[in-house]
Amino acid sequence: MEKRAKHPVRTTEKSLTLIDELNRRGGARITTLADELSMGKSAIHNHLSTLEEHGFVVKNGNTYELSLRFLDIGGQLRSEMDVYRVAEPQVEALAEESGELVHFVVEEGGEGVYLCRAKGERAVDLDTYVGCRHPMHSSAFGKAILSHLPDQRVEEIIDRHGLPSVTPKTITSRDELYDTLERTRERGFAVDDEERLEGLRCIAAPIRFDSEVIGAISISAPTARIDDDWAENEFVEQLRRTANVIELNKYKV
Amino acid sequence: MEKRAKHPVRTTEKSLTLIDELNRRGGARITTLADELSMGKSAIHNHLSTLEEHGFVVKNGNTYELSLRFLDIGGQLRSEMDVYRVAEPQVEALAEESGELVHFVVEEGGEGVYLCRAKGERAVDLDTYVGCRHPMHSSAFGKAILSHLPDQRVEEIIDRHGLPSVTPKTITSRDELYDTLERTRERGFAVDDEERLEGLRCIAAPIRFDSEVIGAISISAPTARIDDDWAENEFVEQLRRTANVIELNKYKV
DNA sequence: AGACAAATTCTCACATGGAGAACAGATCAT
DNA sequence: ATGATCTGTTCTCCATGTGAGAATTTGTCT
Repeated sequence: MEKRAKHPVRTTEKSLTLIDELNRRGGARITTLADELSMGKSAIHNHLSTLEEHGFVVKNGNTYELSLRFLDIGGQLRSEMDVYRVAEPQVEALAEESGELVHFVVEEGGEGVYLCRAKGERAVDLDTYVGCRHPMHSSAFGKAILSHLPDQRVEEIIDRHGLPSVTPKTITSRDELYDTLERTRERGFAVDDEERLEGLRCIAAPIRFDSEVIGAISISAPTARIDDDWAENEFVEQLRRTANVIELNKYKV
Repeated sequence: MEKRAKHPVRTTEKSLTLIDELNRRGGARITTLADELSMGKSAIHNHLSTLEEHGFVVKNGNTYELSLRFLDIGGQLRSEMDVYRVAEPQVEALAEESGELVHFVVEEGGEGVYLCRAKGERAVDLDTYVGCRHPMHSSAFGKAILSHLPDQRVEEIIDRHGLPSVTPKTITSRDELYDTLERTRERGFAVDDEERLEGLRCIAAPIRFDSEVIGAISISAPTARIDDDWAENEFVEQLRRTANVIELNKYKV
């Protein structure tokens, strides 16, 4: 999975580095990039012109930026996913019903990727965006998914990404994680008690198809609005129902 | 704008060609790609491994696919655009109010890029997705934007993309286009009468900031639900109001 | 198991990427 | 305006890295 390329194409790597850097900075000029990446100006110019000619980069005056071509490709990938098409309207509905912030997430490369996001009436304002990635172990959706993945996959993911802590409550040991996953499996839903952001609690339910997890939906709300005895929360029932609808509709596709 | 790179980086071009091809096919195996693009298998393997190592490609068994990394980058670009953040809630509201399909679009590289999409109660089911691109001359949003772009920009765009026809009613001559843009400017809104899809009509209003167009919002509905005397349509007023709210809120950012 | 198909690795000749310098174009201060 | 200065673009040539093709490994089907 995380194998290193035996014969990496260095030129391509340079282009990708430039893309990364433009992404990080939200656009930059040639001189800046040359200084930062210690490459020659001409090299950078050649790469950026090539990327521009192919529509991956746009030039505004003297600064180069990544183009919306990325959104095109990404949006196309998403719209071609059956799960997404089935989940999208249900996420909207759940946001309306619960009034909170609802996400639909899938796993890729050991991280969670947000595919939909819908805000209810009193939803909190998180800085998530469609497409953004988040570690699995420090989120409710991540634990919902992990709890139904074979142990070997879970190991791979931990090996690859570690268990970085984001808040004081983040799970940082394998044993603790496996315990939590065990409890998650029993309960059928996962929780995040300020493990990714202080003041925020989340509840998530896995979405399964042919006995494989294909994603998870989650509700996020301020700690004050999610009671201490999680299981009795109305959100749990709403999530369960929504997850179920998605699973059933998925079979019809 | 559409300058050709004087010193294209051929290796990067090969990688980009592979990305295009994977995008077109929605994933492919090495042998297929080698046959299709007449490149050696080892070359393809090297490129794909490199792209995989950097997270732009994922391997499922023997088939390689583009990764959701593209959605990540694209989503980030979008979420960092002030217009988007301001327009998004208004698009939702307009969809609810009108009951139809509402889009928010910006121009990039001479094409329209859909940034938001919201469906009202009885919205038609178009195959647009967030990030998808559409020619400017054969859509209401495109004409709304073109009508406020300097003539020279319009010329550039026509030179670059031509005026391909999509339906029998698509505008295909420069004169006709300029006439329509003139009328669009006078009226303050643009229309599309089955010019991009038979049976579909759209109305669009430009969104301006500091006397520059920065995008457009549009309502799409079946021909039957948009009356022949466009200006008296309730959608026109709704669009005007929404466009205005977006423009005003944009100043606060 | 055996046979077949596909991906992966290896090696080396030669295409090509990029450093550095020269040039052109923009921006700014005087 | 005029020149100074900064930044982007073009040019040239040699060290580098790419990729064809064969060899090997891995995986799949009968």
